[in-house]
Amino acid sequence: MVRRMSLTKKNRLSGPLSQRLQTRGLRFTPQRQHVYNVLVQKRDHPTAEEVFIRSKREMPDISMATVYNCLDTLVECGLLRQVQLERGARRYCPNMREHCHFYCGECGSVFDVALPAGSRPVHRPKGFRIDHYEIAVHGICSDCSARKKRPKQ
Amino acid sequence: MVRRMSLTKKNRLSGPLSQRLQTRGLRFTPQRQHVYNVLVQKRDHPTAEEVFIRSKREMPDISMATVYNCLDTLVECGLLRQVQLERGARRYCPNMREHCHFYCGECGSVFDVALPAGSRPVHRPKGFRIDHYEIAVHGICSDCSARKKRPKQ
DNA sequence: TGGCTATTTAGAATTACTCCAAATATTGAC
DNA sequence: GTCAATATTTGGAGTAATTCTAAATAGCCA
Repeated sequence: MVRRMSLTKKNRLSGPLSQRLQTRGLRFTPQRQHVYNVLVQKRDHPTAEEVFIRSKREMPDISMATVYNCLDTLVECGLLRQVQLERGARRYCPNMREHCHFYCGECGSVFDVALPAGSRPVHRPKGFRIDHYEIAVHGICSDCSARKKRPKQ
Repeated sequence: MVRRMSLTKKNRLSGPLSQRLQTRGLRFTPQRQHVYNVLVQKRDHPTAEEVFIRSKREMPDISMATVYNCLDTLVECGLLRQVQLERGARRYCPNMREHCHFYCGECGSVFDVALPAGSRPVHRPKGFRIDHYEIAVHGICSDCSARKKRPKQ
């Protein structure tokens, strides 16, 4: 009990999550920490379903509803971004730097792509307030591209 | 019967739709023509649901399934673009020139925004094939912006 | 005009959440 | 440390937006 308490305290004080939660009046929970760990360990673009599957490996009793709740909270805390590249499941991205996404229409994988620094991609119409951009590049990734060109030779 | 035939023929030969269909081995149908008309008459960004409602005004027996089918076909023919600005219903855009979309998070309306001519927004990673870009700008439109600032004074 | 086959149609099925209310856990005060 | 207040988790029901299916209908070429 004492050991458990001190571990919890340690978690609360370390890492970006606990501080983000605290400033928003949200509580630290092992589920939130674990879902966040899952996202930063493998920095790809999983759907909620995929996050659920990965989370269950170390925390088998976590529920799908909790995964959705945690992901929402992490987005609210500015630790994750949602990305919607096609209709279908929403994806989550732990890279919070400015960047855009390449979506492979062949295998469905997603890659982060850097934006040319300081570029302002569009003209802002008068009176409009811009919150954020979302740039998606659709195409075929190098692996699929090579595979399609020539299976042999 | 002869009259009907000649009207059909006339439709088949005029407009961009019939030719696009023909080159793809697809058939001309009044439903496809009508759904296309609905999209070009009011050049906004309706959902399938909205297209269904508008289509029914002149063609009350058209079904939702047919609206989905027609929209898919029109996209395939290069006469419409699908746009996915948030999770939820897909939208359809009859503007086939290069442009991007401004999405108002307040009222949900969508505006076409011109891209600076000749701009290449992102660097293409080696071996990747680019099919098309999708640039969405999220923010608040001028009407909502003005309304929020000061209801009075 | 006929026949082959694409298209339309209503309704069932599916996907990806979103909502709900009861059980449980966290946190600040003592 | 213990308690009370309330945030969070959980399983399951509910919902929105398609997507699928199979029978009826309609284009189109010979």
